Amino acid sequence: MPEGHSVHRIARQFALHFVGKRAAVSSPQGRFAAGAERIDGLRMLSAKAVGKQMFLEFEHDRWLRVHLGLYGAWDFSGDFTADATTASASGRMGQTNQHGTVVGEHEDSLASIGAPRRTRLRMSEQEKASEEVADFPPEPIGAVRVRLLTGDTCADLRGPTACEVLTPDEVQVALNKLGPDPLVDDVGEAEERFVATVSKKQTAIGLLLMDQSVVSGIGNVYRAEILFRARLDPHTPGKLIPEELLRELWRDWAQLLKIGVSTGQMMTREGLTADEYAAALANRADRHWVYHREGLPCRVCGTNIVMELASARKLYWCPSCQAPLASYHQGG
DNA sequence: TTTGCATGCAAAG
DNA sequence: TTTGCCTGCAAAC
Repeated sequence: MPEGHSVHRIARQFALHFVGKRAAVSSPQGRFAAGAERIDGLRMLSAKAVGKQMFLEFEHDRWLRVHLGLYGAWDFSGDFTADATTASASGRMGQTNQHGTVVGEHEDSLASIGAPRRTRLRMSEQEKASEEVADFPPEPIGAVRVRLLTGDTCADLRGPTACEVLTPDEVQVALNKLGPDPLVDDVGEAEERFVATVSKKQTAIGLLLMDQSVVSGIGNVYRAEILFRARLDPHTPGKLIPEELLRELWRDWAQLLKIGVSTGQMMTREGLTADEYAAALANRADRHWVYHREGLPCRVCGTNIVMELASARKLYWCPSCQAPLASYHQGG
């Protein structure tokens, strides 16, 4: 479900509420009972996100690796500040400049405002906060694979595709499989790695962007949007893409990820008026250039957006704006 | 009220 | 290559 930005935000919640504390760890659902026992009562030392995976470090060289997959989610509950942490819910997102254009607000929407209140916060691709009157800790909702509980905060994980306790060596193996993440790796090195990898491959860029060993954190939405923003045909083989365009592609991803982490939303459009920006926040359909817009006119040229299946995932693009390679060689 | 699909991966076959 | 995950949402009934 979540692409990279969500996982970074979740890791930040752990950094805020769990790191440095001991957590009682259990598996209300039962499927992770053995793993939970191995980290139960240990102090959490760090929380980090790499791409779509999260790694929680505990004492005694034990790590919890979590991947949310298609519909996994974390529910945090406890005495949070009721800032809702989502920019849309707090109504603080987007500022209008003197030209009436939203310049975007990238301030930390996880920042605390107001007095702490008992709150429940669901973190998946979307985030939803709700005031909660229930007792603490709350009754588990649904099939809770793992629960981490401190004196005042509870985190419940449901529906993950991966949840396992690892040794440091095993963590390293997992990390080695992952391509660069703009928020984790040295900025320059990460770009070089990305460019070097893509430049060697005959594979279509539309597939390479979804390959977590090439670049980590991009999912189906960001894939489509990044390609449109670069006006790049998704079928272009990696090795045929001019280096400078690859660098622009990487920097655009880094920028979109940063926006996603600070706002909690995959907002991929720019240059919107205040009204357009408000509409985009209200309707997910208005946040994107091409994603989920099959058959609708391209926002730039009016050509109908096309959807095709690529490795069983839906790929959306504008066949006119994202013309084949030859046409931009000719300057078109 | 029911059905089908979804931002994704890993395990099974 | 197909299935499981087993949730949330929106469209269809």
